[in-house]
Amino acid sequence: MPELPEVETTRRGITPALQGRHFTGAVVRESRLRWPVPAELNERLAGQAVEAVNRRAKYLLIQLAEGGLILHLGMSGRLRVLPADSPLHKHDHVDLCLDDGQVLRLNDPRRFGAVLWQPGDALEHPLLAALGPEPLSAAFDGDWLHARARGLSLACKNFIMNQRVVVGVGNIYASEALYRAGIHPRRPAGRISAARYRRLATAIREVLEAAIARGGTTLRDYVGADGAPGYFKLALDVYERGGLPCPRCAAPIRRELIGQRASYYCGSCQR
DNA sequence: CTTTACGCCTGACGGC
DNA sequence: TGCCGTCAGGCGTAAA
Repeated sequence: MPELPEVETTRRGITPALQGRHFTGAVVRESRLRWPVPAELNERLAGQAVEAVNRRAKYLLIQLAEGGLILHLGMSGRLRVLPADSPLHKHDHVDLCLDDGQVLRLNDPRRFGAVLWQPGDALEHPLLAALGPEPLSAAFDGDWLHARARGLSLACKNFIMNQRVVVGVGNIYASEALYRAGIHPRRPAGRISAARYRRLATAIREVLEAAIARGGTTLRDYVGADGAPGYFKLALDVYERGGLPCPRCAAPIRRELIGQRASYYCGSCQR
């Protein structure tokens, strides 16, 4: 998916189109996403006012007068604001229809995304209840990581990708943050000092903020609400740069599978 | 409890 | 040209 910066960019992109509007309903062309799209979605949405558009972790939360929508983009989801009569493309699974003739259209080839209905407070939904702190909030810092990692032997890259530890960090930004912090992605999470975790927390925050500032990272699928790609790919130090020189020391960037996921790092800068 | 592997899907790409 | 294997930004679940 889109990791945190891409979801945040999407949130910012769709918010102006939603603010002050009502939904008139929904059109579900394919309900088999990660979980079935609720059959009653159209009835739930009809006539409801949009109260807020928030993000928690990689979930978009559209709060309505009564209840709300929880959206997830999975690996390949795109959410765009379009005129309702825009031509349909393959994998345009769901339209959320607004009262000004526009729709919020979800396109998701791999169908790992989700459209869920939550009657009450979205944050109480089982998928969201146990999530870790937001990396851009004050609740997240190196001391939290250090405390949470105590006794763990798993690779620190997998540790920071665990959404119960810290949310929003996916495969791209895990590699990038560890590179910035000079930490080897395979290093056991429980064998990193508090000082190094503080550096890592700072690196996570910086890399996410820098990516948001450039509209996210487009490798293949991702586009923002206006259809534009994200430009942080140009600023990636290691991700998908196997064999290319490390920006700091010029040693070739290595690519390895860690926990079944492609990982990139500099063997001499990261310990 | 922690850790690992596996599906869920489609599409793009490289090798033959 | 086609076929086949591999890989892709996530994450819940089962099993060890």
